[in-house]
Amino acid sequence: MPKQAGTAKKTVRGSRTGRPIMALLDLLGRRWTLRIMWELREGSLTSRALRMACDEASPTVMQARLSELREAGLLELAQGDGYGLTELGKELNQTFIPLQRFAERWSKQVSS
Amino acid sequence: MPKQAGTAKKTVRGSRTGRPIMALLDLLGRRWTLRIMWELREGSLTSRALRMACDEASPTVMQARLSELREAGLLELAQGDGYGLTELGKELNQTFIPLQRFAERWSKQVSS
DNA sequence: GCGTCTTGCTACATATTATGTAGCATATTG
DNA sequence: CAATATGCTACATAATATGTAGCAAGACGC
Repeated sequence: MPKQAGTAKKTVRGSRTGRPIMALLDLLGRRWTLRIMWELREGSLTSRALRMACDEASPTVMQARLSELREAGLLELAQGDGYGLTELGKELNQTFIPLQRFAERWSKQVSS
Repeated sequence: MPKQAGTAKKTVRGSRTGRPIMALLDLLGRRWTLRIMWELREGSLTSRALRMACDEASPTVMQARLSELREAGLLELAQGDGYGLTELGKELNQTFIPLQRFAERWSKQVSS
């Protein structure tokens, strides 16, 4: 029972339904996006410092992600201060705080 | 030679530091991974039902993600029941619950 | 037995996306 | 004037995803 198979895909990737959660999951599911948000959790970084923090991700994709996140209102570029989270971005990052603790438990259970 | 998707991967991408959070962020940052976890929040789905739920993602990458998530101990395949979250997977999904509410606020602020 | 479902999963050619290296224009410092 | 750092881009190569097709194994009714 396929629903809407073959319909247009001109909306945000991964969000044919238009439900915001789908658009958000898709945005966060692109390479380096979650990592970027994470690395900015304690303060702003210049684009190059951010690249270094993200295992030397290529500048091409890094700029793409930064533009996307800026357009999404989660990041902003302050002159002389580099990239930092907006209030909305900080709010989103709050939801990821439990992730670190989970990651610790997860790595122990998986490696066994 | 492209790396075989879905096969064992001893060094997790994006985690040179070995910090679990980096491995987790990288795993969740692959295409369709977050979406898969999300779509299974209310119960198990067969691989094909899951593909339909995920905007008809290609079976190739879907199987790759399912294998990765199984290897990560977040998903399991139950005979006759399809794919479902493990206890660990359910635990992880708990941390994403606030995301839906955030997504609603986010979409309103961004569209303006 | 047969045929028709559905399941998880794979092959393969094509399209999309990321990498790595180099470089640009602008600004700031000495 | 260098010398340095910023944000950002070009471009060829490598890695990933897509879309279509199909496989083998079960379960169902006949």
